[in-house]
Amino acid sequence: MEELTLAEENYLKAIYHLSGGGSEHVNTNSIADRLKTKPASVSDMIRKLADKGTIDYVKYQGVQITEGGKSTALQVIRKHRLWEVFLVDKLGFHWDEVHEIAEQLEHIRSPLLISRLDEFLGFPKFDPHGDPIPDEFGVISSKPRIILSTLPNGTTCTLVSMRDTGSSFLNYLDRIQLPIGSEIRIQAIMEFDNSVEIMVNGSRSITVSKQVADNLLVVKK
Amino acid sequence: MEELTLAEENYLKAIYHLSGGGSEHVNTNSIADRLKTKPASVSDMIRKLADKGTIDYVKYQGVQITEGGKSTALQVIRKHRLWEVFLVDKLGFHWDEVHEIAEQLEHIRSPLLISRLDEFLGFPKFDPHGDPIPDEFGVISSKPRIILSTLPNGTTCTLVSMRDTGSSFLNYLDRIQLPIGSEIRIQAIMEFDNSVEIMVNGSRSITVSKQVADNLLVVKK
DNA sequence: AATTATTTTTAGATTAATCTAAACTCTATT
DNA sequence: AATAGAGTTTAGATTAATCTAAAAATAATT
Repeated sequence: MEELTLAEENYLKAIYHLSGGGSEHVNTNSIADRLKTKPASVSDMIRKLADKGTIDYVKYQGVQITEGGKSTALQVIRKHRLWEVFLVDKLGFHWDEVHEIAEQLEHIRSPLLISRLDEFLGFPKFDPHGDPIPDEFGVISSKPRIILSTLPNGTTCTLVSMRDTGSSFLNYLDRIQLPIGSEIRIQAIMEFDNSVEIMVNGSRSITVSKQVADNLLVVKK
Repeated sequence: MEELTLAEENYLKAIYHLSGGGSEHVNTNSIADRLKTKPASVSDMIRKLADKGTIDYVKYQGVQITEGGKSTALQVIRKHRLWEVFLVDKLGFHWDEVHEIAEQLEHIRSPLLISRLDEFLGFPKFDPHGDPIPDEFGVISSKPRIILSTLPNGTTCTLVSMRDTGSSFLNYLDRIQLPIGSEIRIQAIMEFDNSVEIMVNGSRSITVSKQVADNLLVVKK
């Protein structure tokens, strides 16, 4: 696998995400949309990536990422997410202000740097948005953590962590008796304010605001 | 000051260093040597940098960095040195393996990131090589720390820190009674093994090996 | 001072990444 | 099945950064 340019890495990452982890075919326009470039530019780049063996490409048929391409994409994603953890846990950024900076940091080339960073951060398994961090071989072991407010009515899940870990929010969770590990079933989503009615551990029904649901990270059952 | 490209930042940094902090004129060939490019490429880039007002340029006369250019160069140098401190102090790299990585990290754009990093590192004044870190305005307040073995015979200086802070080296310094703050005058440099004979606090003469002198950081009197 | 040698610049190409405009292919609809 | 519309690719340019080879200017040496 030859060295890829920064732009090539970004294309591969986009294709990986758009294809749902590499399984589906991706069309030219969707790549252009995501990368805010024009379809003509995508066609050019697609040919280059196909020449390097990172994607399979048949004209007018869309592209599919190869095993090699997937591996490269996952390494970039791994770096992105580790840097996000660094920015939030060590430098005190909020989780919604780190994406742009991580987009730059993800292209730094040094395998040793990344393994040391991983160790320094305590080998985290999720980034601050709840997305899983691939290991050095590109393996994603854990189920993704999802924000409660993004799930549809009827879903059953388990509370695994919070995005805002400020004491006022933790106090609130304590008060409503919603600790980590609680089983949550979404019973209703109110239309007028998006507050959520949940069944906790199958025994007690409570309602939390949209703002609270935005801060709860859960794993689907 | 418009946004500069990565290559432009590297040229400015090279010109800053070659000119001894911006004071002297710099010629085309020396820039080419330093950046491992050809003089023709340097001529092209010089015109671009002059157009942007970061350097003053008269054909065949060499270039001189402007105040604006100097400010940009110092910001890049600040980032480079802060990242070096991070790599050594936080990730456990040795001071002689961080340059290449810092060359990449110095181009990350985010003023907030740098001020947070500075704070996280405890507002360090020197990088792991002993070079001073400019502040956010580009001001270098402190005299540079220099490796003892690079100074000529006859120099008087003060010991301010070490590069290798392993316990075996600190034990050695303890044993020969050479604490931080000692005044050192170089009395002789042995030709056959580069060991150094020094006068400590004007009262006691001892000899240290080249290996030891390589690890002592001093400030000139 | 004239000529040689060195340094620097220009001219003309190349690679990477992008664009607009035009041509082409596929799909969906009549 | 023909065709209109959407999606995709090619053709031809542009910008940034680099190169080689040749020309021009400065510096050094006889």
